[in-house]
Amino acid sequence: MLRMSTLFLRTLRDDPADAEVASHRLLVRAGYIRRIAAGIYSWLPLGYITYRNIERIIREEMDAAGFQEVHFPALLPKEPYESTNRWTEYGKDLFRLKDRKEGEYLLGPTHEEMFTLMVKGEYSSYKDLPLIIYQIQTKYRDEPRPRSGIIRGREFVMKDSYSFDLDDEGLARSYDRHREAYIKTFTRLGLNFNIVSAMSGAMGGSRSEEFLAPAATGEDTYVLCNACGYAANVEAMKTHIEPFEGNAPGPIEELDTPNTPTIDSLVAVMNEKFGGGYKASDTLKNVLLMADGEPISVLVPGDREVDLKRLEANLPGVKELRLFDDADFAKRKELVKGYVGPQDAKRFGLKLYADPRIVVGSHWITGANKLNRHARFVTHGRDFAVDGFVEAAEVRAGDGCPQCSKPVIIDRAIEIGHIFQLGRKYAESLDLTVLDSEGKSRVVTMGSYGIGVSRAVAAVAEQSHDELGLVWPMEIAPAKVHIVATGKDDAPFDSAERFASELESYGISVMLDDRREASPGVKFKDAELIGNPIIVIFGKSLADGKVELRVRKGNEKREVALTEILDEVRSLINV
RNA sequence: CGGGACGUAGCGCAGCUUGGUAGCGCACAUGGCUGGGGGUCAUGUGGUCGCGGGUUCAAAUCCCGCCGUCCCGACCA
Repeated sequence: MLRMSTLFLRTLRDDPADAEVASHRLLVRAGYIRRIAAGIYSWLPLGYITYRNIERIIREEMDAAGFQEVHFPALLPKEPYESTNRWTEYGKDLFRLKDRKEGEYLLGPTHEEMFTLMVKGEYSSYKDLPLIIYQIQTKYRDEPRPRSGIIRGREFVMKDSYSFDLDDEGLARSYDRHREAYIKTFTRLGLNFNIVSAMSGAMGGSRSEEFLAPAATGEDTYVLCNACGYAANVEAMKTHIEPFEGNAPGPIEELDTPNTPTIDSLVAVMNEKFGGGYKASDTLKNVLLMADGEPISVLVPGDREVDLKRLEANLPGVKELRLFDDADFAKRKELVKGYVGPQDAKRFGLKLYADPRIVVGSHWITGANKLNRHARFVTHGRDFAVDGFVEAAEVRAGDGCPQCSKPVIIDRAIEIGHIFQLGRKYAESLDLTVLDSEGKSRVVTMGSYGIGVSRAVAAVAEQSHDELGLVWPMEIAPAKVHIVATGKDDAPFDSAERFASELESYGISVMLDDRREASPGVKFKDAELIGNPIIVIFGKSLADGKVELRVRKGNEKREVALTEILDEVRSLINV
């Protein structure tokens, strides 16, 4: 039983100055966590109970799915990470340290290498596969900017599993098993979530989905179609394409457009010249970028910006992408800033990409590659050809859904899980092979599946709180029932004690506010801030044989006869 | 790494402009009143004013450097 009279807890009346988001503010105020350094937090008793409840649910679901738990050190030698090149690739995000003999070590940011090597050390036959193992482990990443309390920390707990299969079909099955297990897990955690298509990114691999918990304070932006259920990370969103309808225009017509280096000024000049009717979306924006040191040109409609993150995610193999700067323009005099058009890309030796909206047959107003000159009727397929289409333009709310063409919405969310098919990258670099049924050596294919355990505490808090405090789901709360005794007589305290013991005899967890000196107001405020789902008050109505029952979610309250309160509470909890 | 804000008691803040005894609220301790919404009165405890250097008779306050924290952006298996 958690007794408020002795519980190691001090609630705060004021929001901490360094907390912005609700979960951070409330977890600190209610005495669940305390900051130790940027992105590093301690768990106090209430927080640790809550954290362990979440961890327990995740573990139960992983075990139920047939996955096996292992545990690795957080302190790791650098050699395995050199084999996969991540000792260098991870750069400054890696916490590195040396032992007394100057040997180099790291604090594990993720454990692909360890899993792969562990399997390699034990297994060598296809008969041992499939295998799925997981860990729940503290991870360390020296994030450039930790933020939002425990949503993005430098030390955090993650559940991650890895699947090992002989072939793609096996990998697909392991992936689906995780998908199912994750749906069950997050449902039990009481989270609202969407499963969205994601980019597998630098890790390679074929299929990838994120589990996103919608929250205004989330860091991830995703697209959702309420009509057909399509959901995708902004980077992975596919453009809905309308084929070009209309007649082929006349030949390219060059125009004098003095002093019009921007889309806005170009539209104004066109409308002045031709008596109106031109919009920014009739113009073609030619964005020049440096991709790993190579100049490329990307075409987007004039009314849209290039989304660099989206573009980079959709240009496979490109590691560094940035816009042309003045120095780049100075080096390439033929590229006139503000007057670039795709017509001469070949001649300029530029790789030319187009957003999918720039369909073949469409014609545009664009730069003439001469200062103060633009051109119209510049037609894709006739006047220029692209090296490829690439998702480049920013996504906007109201854009067409790629599946059903209805307008999509854009929302923010916290990434709580990510599943993806890794493929053979790690198995190859660490030489994880098994013999197949014909005695031939085959590289194993892997999947990687993560859940942010400590982040899930914040995600639940983020989705489940009100102006008074936290509102925990039943399975997660520090205690299912929060009993408050008020008054100066012994009667309500004695009665509350008996009730608490009774509940415990049914296996119901209880927090009892048995503080004699605290005023009723303080106890009510604390109960609301702490957020246990059921509150029972032993106070002035006890004289009439009644107690007050409150349900924290919605703050509905009613009087219940003392003789009935046990049954009432048990039915609310289903015990 | 770019932009912005900040660092004074466990927490939230004032004091700094114009240099001179370090202050308020919460929390904490003791006592009284109160006892269904963070109540009240009284008396207290608690401070390397982020760190280092400089100016000065004298620095929380002015100057220089560093460190740390938060927010926006870049970044984020």
